[in-house]
Amino acid sequence: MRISRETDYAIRCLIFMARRPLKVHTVMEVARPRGIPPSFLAKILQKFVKSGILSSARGVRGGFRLTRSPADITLLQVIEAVEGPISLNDCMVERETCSLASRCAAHSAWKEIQGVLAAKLGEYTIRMLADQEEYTPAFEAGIAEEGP
Amino acid sequence: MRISRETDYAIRCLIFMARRPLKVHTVMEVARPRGIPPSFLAKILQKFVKSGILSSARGVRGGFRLTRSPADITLLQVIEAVEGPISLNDCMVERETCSLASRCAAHSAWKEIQGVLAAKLGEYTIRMLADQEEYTPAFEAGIAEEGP
DNA sequence: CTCATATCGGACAATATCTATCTGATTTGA
DNA sequence: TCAAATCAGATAGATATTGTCCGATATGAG
Ligand code: FES
Ligand code: FES
Repeated sequence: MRISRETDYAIRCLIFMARRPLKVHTVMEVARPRGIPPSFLAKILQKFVKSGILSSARGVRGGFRLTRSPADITLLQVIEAVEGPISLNDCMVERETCSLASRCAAHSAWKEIQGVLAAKLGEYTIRMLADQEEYTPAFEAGIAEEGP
Repeated sequence: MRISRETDYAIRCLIFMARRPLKVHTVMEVARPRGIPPSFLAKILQKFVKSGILSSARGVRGGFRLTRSPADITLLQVIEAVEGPISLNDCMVERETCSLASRCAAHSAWKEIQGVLAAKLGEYTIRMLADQEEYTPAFEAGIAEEGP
């Protein structure tokens, strides 16, 4: 009942990138200031590429860039990009894993609760979170670089 | 972002016991019809005793019994009895685990979402779930025993 | 009193998942 | 041609989950 470290990294990363939405970021540029293991972050960014949240370019001036406005990226989308479709119980995705499958009294309850959770996660955008960051000089150091 | 097998077992178990709220159930009497590994269930039941949802008695006519009405046991209470206080992110319990601790933009969002989730879990009672079970003969076989 | 029946408490083993790293391949632009 | 970067996959290490076992303890029946 807890998000993974990976998801936490993923959100931190997007909040960071959202402050320069047009810049092409390399893995290192994001990993260092946010304290994320670079090679782990690389994996996360590739999931974002596959789910369409980021685009990537290889080679010398390559890196990753947001494909849409931070205001259009919700926490739900981020979590599902990283963890796959959210499901509170195994049986939500394949019902057979519950041995009581045919008449489980809890199933519909879980479905409703999951719906409420997903709806709530869909209300929060990366933009909202990025706007909340304090802009202190020390913090700015991490993002004070040239870019488009 | 998913409940554990243990929690799933825990809920199944309470739904089963709720159908004979006054009966003293042994581990085996609950484990078999619900398909829960007996020695694993024993651990779960002990957590319930510690959290006050069940009382226990040792010895010959011993077993476990609900300490209050199924209508007064919520999913939230069950989950917290088994998994401990719910927290969607590590930092919700000890903030220091997030390296950005002092100014994490996501923190307040998680707090709100967690609040919504907890509130929703608090709406569902074991009674509500138990009432939903279908009463078919085959199913009844599992609970057709004498008792108080 | 004795004994079968249960819970209690802890240690323990087997998996599975999560976290992280490394490597070689590929693409790109200077 | 070469350095900079992503891409894809294998793999290792740490941690959490799932499940088992056993000795201790308490209890009521006979
Ligand atoms: S089958 Fe979904 S909760 Fe049991
Ligand atoms: S400190 Fe809580 S989400 Fe980062």
